[in-house]
Amino acid sequence: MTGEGQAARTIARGGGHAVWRQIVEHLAADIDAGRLQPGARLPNEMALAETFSVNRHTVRRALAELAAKGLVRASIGRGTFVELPRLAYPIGPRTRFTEIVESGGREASGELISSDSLVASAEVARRLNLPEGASVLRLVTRRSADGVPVAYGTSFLPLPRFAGLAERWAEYRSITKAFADFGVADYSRAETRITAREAAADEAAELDLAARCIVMVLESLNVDSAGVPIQLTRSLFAADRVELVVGR
Amino acid sequence: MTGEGQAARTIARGGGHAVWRQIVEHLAADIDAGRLQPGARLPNEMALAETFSVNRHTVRRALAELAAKGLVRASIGRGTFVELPRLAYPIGPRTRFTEIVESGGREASGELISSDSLVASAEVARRLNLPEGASVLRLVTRRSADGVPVAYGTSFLPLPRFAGLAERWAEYRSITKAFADFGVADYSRAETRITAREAAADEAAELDLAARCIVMVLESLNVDSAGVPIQLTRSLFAADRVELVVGR
DNA sequence: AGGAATTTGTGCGTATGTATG
DNA sequence: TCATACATACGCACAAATTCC
Repeated sequence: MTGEGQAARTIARGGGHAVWRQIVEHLAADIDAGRLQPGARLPNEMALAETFSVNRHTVRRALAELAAKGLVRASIGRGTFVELPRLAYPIGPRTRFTEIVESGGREASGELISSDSLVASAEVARRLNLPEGASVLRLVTRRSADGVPVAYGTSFLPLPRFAGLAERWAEYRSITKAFADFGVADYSRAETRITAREAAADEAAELDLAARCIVMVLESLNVDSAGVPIQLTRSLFAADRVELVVGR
Repeated sequence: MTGEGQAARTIARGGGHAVWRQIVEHLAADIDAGRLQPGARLPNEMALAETFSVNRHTVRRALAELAAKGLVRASIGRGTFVELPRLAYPIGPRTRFTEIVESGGREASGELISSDSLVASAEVARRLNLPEGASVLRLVTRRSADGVPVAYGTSFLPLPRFAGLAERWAEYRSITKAFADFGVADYSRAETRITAREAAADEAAELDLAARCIVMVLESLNVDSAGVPIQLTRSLFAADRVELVVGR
């Protein structure tokens, strides 16, 4: 709740409060108060610069911050827009993406962005309980609910065992079904490690997010019914779209 | 887990690949390969600018990206440093802070910052399965490992049942022992909901963090052996100090 | 104790590239 | 084809926090 109309666009300089931060607060207040509606286009950067009597770069720094907070999103040649979304996503020890999403009445979809094989790094080999120098299959995938990207992840799988899995994945659009073709009737998540950080620019793009939004990073290890590691995955979830639920 | 990637050692200009992105890849590869060890100081921005033959702003753009990825951290007047590994913090049905930390060879400590009683909000009452308008005990606590704040949290407990628990907590320095005095020989975590966001100024202060750090927010519900909800807790974990581990 | 040096943070001015409509 | 608007990059200057001497 800042002031009235246009007048209160004054910036206090040299007061220990960075100019760009003050601009962030102004615009965030406008969004919060509904003066800038979800989906609305902000004035362009030059106009904002004039409004606040600052350089365009200073406006850009403020807009980058708002994007990081998930409040706005910039699009080249079009403008900068107020974000709207909000999407909930549960996760558990026996997570099946498709089941979870569809049980929530949403339409689950997944894309295989890329796949290749490579020699496992020391870290990957250790987690998958493979000898140093073993080959692994790498899958880069994106999963969406109702067309909105939810998770963007990279998986590593032991290679002699799962050669050709990428094609099955692409065909079935389900890792569970693809696993079945390789004799994995069931699998479970042995461990998940969770951290959070700002999304890097490329990651944000894959998740169709504003740059520098906060993402939760999940590193999970799937094991087959015999307890043998079969898949190590690092997935990114947009923190302002997803709430993880553990247990129950 | 990042990889095997071999970043180009030279900066290609005008090739559709932004210069600052190439610098990101170069430095990330150095960190991944161990040429830059955890805790090591990077060359200062001017030196990096000369190394890559770019402007200091371009280096800064790359460093901001690396900071977003959690690989480095900048500090005014000191330099930019490779981030240290995080403390693994298991989240499970039987999470016990003291046990977790001490099993990791660290010294666990906890402080009761404040306690009071109040009428439960609708949300709190619902989660604790209490009638509207019920009284609850509120505890604000901070837990540390080796003197470094790890978690800062607020708990709500049903009040007729746990009146006086705050004093026991302060005496025993252990919620587990305090519960025992109220006939709760055992309890478990029924559910944990995890999100992440930027820390507010006061929260950052309590966690001894720089402002604007990212925190993971855990809302967990503890139940006694009969399955009755006894404690609803919202805890903040510094995302760059802690890695939550689910399962196993 | 205190000032100088070091290093990151902020801000301005300018120029050019690229995507959109 | 053209104007618009964001993206990248360079150069300069000063502020703020820390460390060094």
